[in-house]
Amino acid sequence: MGEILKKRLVMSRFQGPHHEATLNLLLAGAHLRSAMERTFEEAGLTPGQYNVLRILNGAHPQGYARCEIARRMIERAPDLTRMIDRLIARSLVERRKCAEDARRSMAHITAKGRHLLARLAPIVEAEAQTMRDTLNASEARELSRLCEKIYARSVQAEIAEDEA
Amino acid sequence: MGEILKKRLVMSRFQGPHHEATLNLLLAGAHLRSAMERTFEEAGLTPGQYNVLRILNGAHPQGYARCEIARRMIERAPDLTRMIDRLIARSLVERRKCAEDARRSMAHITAKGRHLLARLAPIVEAEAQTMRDTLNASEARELSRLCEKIYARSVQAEIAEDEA
DNA sequence: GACGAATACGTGTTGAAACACGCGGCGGAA
DNA sequence: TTCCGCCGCGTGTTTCAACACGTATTCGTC
Repeated sequence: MGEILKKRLVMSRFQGPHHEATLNLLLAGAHLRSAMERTFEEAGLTPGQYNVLRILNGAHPQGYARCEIARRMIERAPDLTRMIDRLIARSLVERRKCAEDARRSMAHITAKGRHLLARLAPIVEAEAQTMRDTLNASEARELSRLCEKIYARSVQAEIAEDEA
Repeated sequence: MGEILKKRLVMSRFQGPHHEATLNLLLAGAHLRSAMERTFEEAGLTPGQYNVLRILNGAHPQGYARCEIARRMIERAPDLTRMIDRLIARSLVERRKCAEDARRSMAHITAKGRHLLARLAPIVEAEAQTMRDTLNASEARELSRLCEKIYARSVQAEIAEDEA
C-alpha cells in the first residue's frame, strides 16, 4: 500500500493515511487536469474554456449570464470575463444583452462552437473509456462519495447562503 | 447519491458513475488546492513554493539539485527555476554550485526558510485535522487506493523509464 | 419616488505559468 | 584526445490568472 506514491514523490515515510490520501488526491487531480490539457490543447482550449463551452452548449439556445456560468464552473474563475472574451475572439461564443436585467451579459455558444465540441467528443469519450477501464462502477461510486465528503462542508455553506 | 455534486454544478443528469467520479475528483482536488492557497497566502507562498520548501527541508542540510526537486514535486513545474528564484529573492533558499557536476545548481533551504516552515506548521496541522475529521482511517486508505489507480499507469511508465 | 446597499460586469495592472530556445558541461565512441 | 549527442539549467517571450477597483443597474427600505 502506498508504494506507487512513495516512488512518485521519492518519499520514505508518511504521516498517516490521511496525509497520504491528501497527497494522492492532489496528485490524481493534477493528473486528470493535465490529461484534459493535453486533450484540448490540439483545439487550443484550456480545460476552463472547454468547461464554459460545455456549459453554454447545455444551455443552448437560451444562453447563460456570466454569473450563471461561474456558478457552474468546476474551478473558481475570477477572470471569467476575459475567458469568454477569448472564446468570442475565436467566434466560438457570442455575447448579447439581457432584456430582463441590463446588468447581465448573456453568453451564447455559436454554431462554430458546437461544431468544435462535436469534433472533440470522440476524444473526450476515449478519455472517459480510460476511466472506465481503470475503475469499476462500485469503485467509481465510492470515489465520488469520498470526494464529495471532502468538499461537502464548504459547498453546503455556499448552498446555505444560496437558499437563504 | 450525487446530490451535492448536482447542486454544486447545477446539473440534473449524469453520464454514469465514472463521469460523476471524474468531476468529483476534479472538484475535490481543486478544493484542496484552493484550501492550500488560502493557508499559505498569509505567508506569501504558493502551494508549489511551499512544496519546494518542504522538499528542501527534507534534504537539509545537503540540498537538492533542480532536477531532483522537480522529480519530487506534486505538480509538474516547468518553470521551477524562477520559482526557486522567487524563494531566493526572499532569502528562504540559497543556490550553490555543485562540486561533482558543474551543470547542476544545488538549492538549500536557509534558516529563515526553516523558520517560516515552523511558523506554518500549526496551520498545516489544522488543515490535516480537518481531513481527519472528514474521513476515517479506512476511508482515507480507500481514497488513496482509488487515486493511485488513476495515475498509476502514467507513473509506472515514468518509473519504467527511470529504471531502464 | 429617493436613497443607500448589493449585484453583475468589465478593466488596468501585476505576477506567475507554459513553451521554445540557447548556453555550458558531461559522457560515450572512435 | 576529439567529436558528437545528451543533460541540466537558465532566459526571453507570450499567454493567462488573480486581485483590486470603477461603473452601471437593480433591489430594499423609508
